[in-house]
Amino acid sequence: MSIRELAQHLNISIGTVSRALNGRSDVNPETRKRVFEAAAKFGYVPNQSGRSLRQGTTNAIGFMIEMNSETSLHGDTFFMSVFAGVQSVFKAHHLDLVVLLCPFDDDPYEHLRRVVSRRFVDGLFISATQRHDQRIDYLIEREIPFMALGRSLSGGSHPWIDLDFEGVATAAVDRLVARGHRRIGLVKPASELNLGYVFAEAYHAALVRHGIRPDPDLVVRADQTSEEGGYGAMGRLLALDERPSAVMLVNEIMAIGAYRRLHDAGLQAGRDVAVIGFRQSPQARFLSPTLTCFDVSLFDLGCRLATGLLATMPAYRDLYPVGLVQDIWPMTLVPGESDPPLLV
Amino acid sequence: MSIRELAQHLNISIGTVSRALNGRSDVNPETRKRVFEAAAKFGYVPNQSGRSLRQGTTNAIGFMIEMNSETSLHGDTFFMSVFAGVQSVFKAHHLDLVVLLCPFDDDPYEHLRRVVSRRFVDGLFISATQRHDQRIDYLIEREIPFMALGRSLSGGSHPWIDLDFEGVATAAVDRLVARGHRRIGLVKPASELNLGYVFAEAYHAALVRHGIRPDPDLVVRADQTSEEGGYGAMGRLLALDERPSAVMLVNEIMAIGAYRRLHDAGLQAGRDVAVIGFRQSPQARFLSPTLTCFDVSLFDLGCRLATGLLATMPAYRDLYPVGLVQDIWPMTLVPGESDPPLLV
DNA sequence: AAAGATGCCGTAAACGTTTACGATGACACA
DNA sequence: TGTGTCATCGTAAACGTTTACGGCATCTTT
Repeated sequence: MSIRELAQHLNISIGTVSRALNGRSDVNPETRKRVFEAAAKFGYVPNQSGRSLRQGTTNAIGFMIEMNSETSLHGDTFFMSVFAGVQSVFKAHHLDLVVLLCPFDDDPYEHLRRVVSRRFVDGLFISATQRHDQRIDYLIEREIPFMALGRSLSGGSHPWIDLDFEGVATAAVDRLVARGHRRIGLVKPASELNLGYVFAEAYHAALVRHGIRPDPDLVVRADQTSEEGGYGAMGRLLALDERPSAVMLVNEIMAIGAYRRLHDAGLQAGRDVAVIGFRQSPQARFLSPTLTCFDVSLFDLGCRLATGLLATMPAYRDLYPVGLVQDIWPMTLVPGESDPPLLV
Repeated sequence: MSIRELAQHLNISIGTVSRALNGRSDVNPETRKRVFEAAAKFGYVPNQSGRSLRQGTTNAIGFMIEMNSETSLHGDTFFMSVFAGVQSVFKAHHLDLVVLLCPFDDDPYEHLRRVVSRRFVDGLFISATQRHDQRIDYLIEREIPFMALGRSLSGGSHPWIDLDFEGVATAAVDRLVARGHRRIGLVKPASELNLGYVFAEAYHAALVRHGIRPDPDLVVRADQTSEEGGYGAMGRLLALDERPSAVMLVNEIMAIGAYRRLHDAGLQAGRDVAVIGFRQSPQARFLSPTLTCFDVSLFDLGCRLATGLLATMPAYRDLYPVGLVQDIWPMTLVPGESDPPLLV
């Protein structure tokens, strides 16, 4: 059922049908009514390809996420909540959110170029930003509206929202120091994710502020951002001559492996070694003893991501006068049993 | 950069450029080479809207998942693994998998109709099939290639793959009976999901086979398929005059709530009441005592879903001569500590 | 009543492709 | 030379929309 057939049934021109359906003002209310009724009757919905071709817009926004080993193996509980928030904003504008999975053996940059060049979407969210991220330079050059989940050194004035890793790292160090710890280990994530750097720098600064000399040996990098990675990293920390009394983990999945590594060494998290995880997650929620970590309101984050993106798109800019969004998203401490005061 | 500009740079017609890029035979190898080089140089990629409009195909396959309260609240670890499998098959055919999230306050049927009518995708996966599912009838009527994850009474000869709920229910009852249990409760999921019925019927049949008279009071339906739902359902089972010695849960998330409900009643899973969950999941993986449940190879399932769908699409049918896929997907028991033999 | 404004609608071009069809030239063969 | 075949390429239509433009009534104003 095309617009042509619909127009023939109504004995009017296709131009009028199109104007009626698109809410143009120069159409008789009576005929508009007839058009809508006929469209409903025949189940007519405009062909998106034709419409896109004509007006150069697809009414779809992509959210690109990478299926790295972490995501594909453990599944991902993070994005679903964010998507819900994004959609709650898009709903009002008849924008569709489509999730674009970058296969784990594909180059994210190449994948992005393909999607953009094919003009599949009007705008994009990208996540897992690297410290230097080709994708951002590319999107800016091509003038594609986008919003980055995560900071980066690349690009300049593009919109982004990043979780408050700095605040989290600082709060974690402060809390551990207040509880008597002075040898505090840090496990960084495996990849070149920007968050690893932000986290490490804040950790370093907090230690210095407390008059503690940072020990490079206490900062280890996980082989992979996974349970196994946490297991291995904790193992290396335990092997130090002078092992830490507390360990901070930049990924909560790794906490599971860390717990297990401690257990295998005859130690126990929260008794022999204090542990602080990062983001509260369903998977780490049932660890025993409960993990001290940080909570983030993912639905609200999704809403803010959406409005921040729309604010950069000419067609929606006036509806969202929020300016350039470059937010640090706050997280709140969820105290657990895994980091009690140090017994002397 | 359109095909027209590219053709002008090369001083040849746009028809020849198109034929060259699409691998037609009637084009000089020399000019084909020139075309490819120029395309690479200028970064030309065909506009998808124009191509779709002309040949009525989008090279995109949709996977529709619903953001019900379960998915959006707890995140979803299930689909990511399936997607990875699907993509591994699609990759060879330059098909893009796009995930279509149905907002939780939208009617899935209406959402599906919109996506299909807009011709956004060439084919579809649908999941969370209902016992009677309007969507299936609609897709068959519109002759849209699709594959259902989950059985349904609707439709007839469409392709589907369903997890082996019947086998799981049977195995669970057999195992519990072998361990001395005779009063076995069942917690069904909240919604009208078809799996709930399949599960319950197999449970019923297995009891009868063992000479146990099924007690309707022992089958309860959760208010919601969630931790809270499991909490409430377990509560109702415990309130029975003669409470069950074992409980089967059709959803592993509910196991978490069930554990907690037992704990609140001064009981313990695996000691006072045996518990068997359904699908192994990262979220329920760290319950203590460990939950007896069933494992499923989700990546392989994704591969099979993809080939099953392609087999119904004319353009790919000859590549995948697998006939009509209607599979029961096997699951394997993962023994845990939650269902020890009954002490008499 | 003439002139201008307004409401409503039809016409046709344009978006970027693919592809059926025909044209051209080269070549082989009788 | 005339005829047929083949390789290669150009032409133009078609896909389904949206929208600028112009035209025709009808209404308002002087």
